[in-house]
Amino acid sequence: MKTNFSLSGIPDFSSFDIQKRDYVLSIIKKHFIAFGFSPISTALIEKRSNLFGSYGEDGEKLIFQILKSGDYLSKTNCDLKKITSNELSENISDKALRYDLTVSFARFFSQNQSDINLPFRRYEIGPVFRADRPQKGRLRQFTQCDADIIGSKSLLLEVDLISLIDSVLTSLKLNNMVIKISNRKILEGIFQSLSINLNFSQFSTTIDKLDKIGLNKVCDLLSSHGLPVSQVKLIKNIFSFEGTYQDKKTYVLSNFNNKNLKLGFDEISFIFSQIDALKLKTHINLDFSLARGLDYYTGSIFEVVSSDNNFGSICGGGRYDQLTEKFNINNISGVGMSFGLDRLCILLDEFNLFPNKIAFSLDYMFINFGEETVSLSQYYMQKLRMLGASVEIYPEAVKINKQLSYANKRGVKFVIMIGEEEAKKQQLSVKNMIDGSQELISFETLIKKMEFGEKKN
RNA sequence: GUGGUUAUAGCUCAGUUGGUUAGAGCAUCGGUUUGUGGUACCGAGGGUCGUGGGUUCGAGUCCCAUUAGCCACCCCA
Repeated sequence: MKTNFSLSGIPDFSSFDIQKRDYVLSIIKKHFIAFGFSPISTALIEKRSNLFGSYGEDGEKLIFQILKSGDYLSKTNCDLKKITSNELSENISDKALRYDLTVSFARFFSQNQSDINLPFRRYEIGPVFRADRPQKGRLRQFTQCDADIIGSKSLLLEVDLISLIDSVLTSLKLNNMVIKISNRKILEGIFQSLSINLNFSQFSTTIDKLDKIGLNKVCDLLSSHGLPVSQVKLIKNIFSFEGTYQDKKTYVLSNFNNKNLKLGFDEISFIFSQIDALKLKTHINLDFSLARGLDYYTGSIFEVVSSDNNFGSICGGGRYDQLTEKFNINNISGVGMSFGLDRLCILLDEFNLFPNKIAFSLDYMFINFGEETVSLSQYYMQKLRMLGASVEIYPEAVKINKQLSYANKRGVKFVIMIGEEEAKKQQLSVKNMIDGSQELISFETLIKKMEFGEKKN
């Protein structure tokens, strides 16, 4: 009996869920529009080759691939026993479910370049897919809300995005959030000055573990990969450095002489000086340990986490300089961010931040008294619907207490009864389901009351 | 992909060292009430205990396998 017919991590949504999601979406969209972003919509399925090579090794493992139709295996020459799964999938798959909205946007841009006026601000909200193992706050299908600006290197855009994040979070009443900011160039600069047997991507994921396993263990990991003792000490000092931003900056720069590093700090300095003037409500934190796994980021990176919840970030983003090169367009820089709708909803639920009025309800329900009077009810129902009310009639002439009990659970505001007596008198019995009061009135009186009620709201 | 953990009614869970016919609450349906919901009371239906095998006179309980869920890691929204 205990068969699970659904796929875990691929969610269904009840009407209650949908209303909560719509609430969050309406706020996000409102701010996206206020910041000048226009909506686009891109395909859920991409060419496999568009996706591979953009996310890094770990990312690629999480791409859902779609088999070619037909018996493609027989058309390849591969020996199944000698080939890796990866090599096989290249041969029998040519499509994949999109992994994020950013790569699709880059493709969209390359195909519609002539119609696009740079710098271009677009937003897109839609599902993306990752072949991950699901757990709390982690789904295989989830909804991202992206806002990206493409075609300008100005750091004012970073500032704008941070300000956008702040206004969405503030609107949702999410306090206790931290926007973490860093710059790939800083971590890259530090990396370039070290002598260690790791590539940059491995180095940054090691550093990224800092808040989970602690500084000492990170340093142990680094020295196990050949980092000399003197440099381990330096790393330790940088990441445990307490002090103002200026102090941090001069400390790091005095220890490393590196072009990239300076550039990264210049960018961060500019962004922070501009943000100061905006007086944002959300806490903003410069965090060198923020690495982010996606390979395509080249400059600023940011991430939003809840300070008292640890199921991962609810928003992430950064600047990418080479993303459109895959689609034959060079020298286009973009910067963007993405909210995770599903995770936002979990947070709002946990902090009880959804407005109370979210509840599925109905304005009027007609009691069904059988063939004699049901057509009269139908007639009035139609009229009420034309006036904009949500109305239904109970489809079967069952006992009245069953019908009322249904109306009660359904959240009906008023129940209307037209039986023999009402039909004779040409009036309706209207029962208020909240206070239980009931009155016998004409349809005209009902409409007047209805208009009055709407004005009051 | 790696590790841990759980699986009993539609849902949430009891079920003793292995021992009669596997229980409760909620939900559903019926009744008290065939023109009056929420509350109350009474009653009913619903389970081959995830699946397959084993140990035993006897398995929901012990062992093995398998599947699925959950959690953590990796990584991410």
